[in-house]
Amino acid sequence: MCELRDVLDRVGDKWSVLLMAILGGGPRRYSELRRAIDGISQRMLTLTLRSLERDGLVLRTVAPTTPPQVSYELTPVGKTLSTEVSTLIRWAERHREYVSVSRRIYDAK
Amino acid sequence: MCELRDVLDRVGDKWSVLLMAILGGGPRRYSELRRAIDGISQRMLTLTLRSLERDGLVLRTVAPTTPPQVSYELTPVGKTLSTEVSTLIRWAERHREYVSVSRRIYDAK
DNA sequence: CAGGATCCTAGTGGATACTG
DNA sequence: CAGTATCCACTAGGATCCTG
Repeated sequence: MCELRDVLDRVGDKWSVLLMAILGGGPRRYSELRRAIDGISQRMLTLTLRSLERDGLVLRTVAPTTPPQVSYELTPVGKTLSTEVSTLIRWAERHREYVSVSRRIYDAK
Repeated sequence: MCELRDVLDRVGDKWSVLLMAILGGGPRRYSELRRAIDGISQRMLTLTLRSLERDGLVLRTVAPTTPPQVSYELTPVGKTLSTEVSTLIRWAERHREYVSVSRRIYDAK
């Protein structure tokens, strides 16, 4: 049951899904990710990438140059999770109106 | 973009998914839910149910008896979210071994 | 460039006690 | 039975500064 918690936590955390969505477009470097994601702190970018890497969802590659060039990309398994999540995103799009109306009704009391 | 955050937060919070999974089996009363979910506090059970109700995912019905009987059930839209999430659960089952092996490898350094 | 190290705050959620 | 109210601990995450 706890591997389920892991996955749900991953989907629910603030940056993982967004990060995987961007990496779905192909490999990106650290600084590219930082620029692409408005509002993320260096700390959280690094932490989230490390966590994704640890779970085998993202691959980190260091080019031995100076200065170093580090690029990140989804692993095959990372891609499958990314597509699973995208069905959830479509659900959100289809039902956002319903949810917001429900809330207005609920809050009106 | 923010209705997406709402959905992801919902999936990522500690009790919503578990609660919806149980309600997927049909209407349940407050005390039934409390017993069914090991470890949930009254506070979080109430808060989570209110939040699901507010979003139109769960319907709350009060029978005017003494003592009151309150039952909860998934709305039609709540059911659709529940099935979407179940695909995520299947992903977790299929890849839990991969993830745990990845972690062991990562942690070994 | 790609981070690591610290400090600090806001929000999440548990424990407990009380109520119509 | 089905909650509400309060207090408290823990953690996620932002800001800032430093480094190979």
